[in-house]
Amino acid sequence: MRVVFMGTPDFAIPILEALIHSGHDIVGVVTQPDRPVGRKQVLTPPPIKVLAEQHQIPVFQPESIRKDYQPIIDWRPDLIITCAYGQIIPKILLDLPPLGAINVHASLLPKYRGGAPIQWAIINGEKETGITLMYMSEKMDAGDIIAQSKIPIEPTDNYGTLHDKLSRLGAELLMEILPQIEAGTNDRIPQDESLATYAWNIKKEDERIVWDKDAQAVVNQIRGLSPVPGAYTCLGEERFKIYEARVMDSTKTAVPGTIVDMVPQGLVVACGKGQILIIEGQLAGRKRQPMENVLRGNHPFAIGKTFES
RNA sequence: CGCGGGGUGGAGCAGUCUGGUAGCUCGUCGGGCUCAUAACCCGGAGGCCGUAGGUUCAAAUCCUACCCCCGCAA
Repeated sequence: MRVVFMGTPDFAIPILEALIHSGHDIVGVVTQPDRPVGRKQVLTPPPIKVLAEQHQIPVFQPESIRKDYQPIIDWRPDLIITCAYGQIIPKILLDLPPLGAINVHASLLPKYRGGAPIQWAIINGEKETGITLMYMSEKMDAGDIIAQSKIPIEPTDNYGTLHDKLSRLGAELLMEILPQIEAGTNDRIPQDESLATYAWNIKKEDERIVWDKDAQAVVNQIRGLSPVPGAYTCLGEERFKIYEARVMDSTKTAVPGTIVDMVPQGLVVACGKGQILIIEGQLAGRKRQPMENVLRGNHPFAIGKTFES
């Protein structure tokens, strides 16, 4: 079967790898253009481009897929598979392959449509999430569902660990269902629009810790943004990123955001309800490290000081 | 040339402005105390102070260039 794969970041890597090993004919890969990355703005190819080139698969990187898609038509795909591509795909491409255009999405649709489903599932304290294999429609993540696979969100999961688990799960589910799609025997179940929720990309304000929330919610926010981009808070002029924290049993009460105790492992901070113990953090200009280390050297923390929300 | 912080024994940091014996909290090694300990006490090892030049009687400290790390912005 002639397959065109469209994807961009690390998350899509296991899926493309599985496709390559499936023996299907990957006739082309579409990914975002190389972008300047980091402080030094080094022009960097997306991970999917690197993988495709390693396997001598043709790569197409249009600035705008809406306007620039002729190579895909020329590839004459039987099926288009996308995963975290990063651009809206025009209808002409969705209608192009005889077997359709399908997407691997990291949530249990219709919940968490959009670009940051993994982060928001953790931030919102969900107990489980999963992968949805679906046909694409013109509306974002609203197409008919082919198959789903669930996994629990463990208390120890953060964005990084769950990202990796879901990425592998996505590859597994696709491999399991692909034969049905090729044979035309797969399910096709419309989404219940009344249950749809949205997980938009993480914005700066989403990264700022809201200390008024209860302790578990604060921890969830930290987990959902770790290891990237990291939740942050401010102590006066100092910006402080928090990568790991856990709920702390304590009866102490204080204004949310107040440092109520400092122990060898880290800082105990009051929330709207309960306290958290900050285990790993990063002061501006320093490296990310365990709080045990942060507290050993010079630092601006002291019992009674209050982080701003 | 976007703005800013930083590179000091194995880890995290003072010291740099106002040049003059390498300091703190840990770790590590040895000894002591203890029923015992991640606790406490005593002692030791471990540094070309990011790199390369320059100024000076003397540079971690002042000057110049370069490398690397990090926060913000994009």
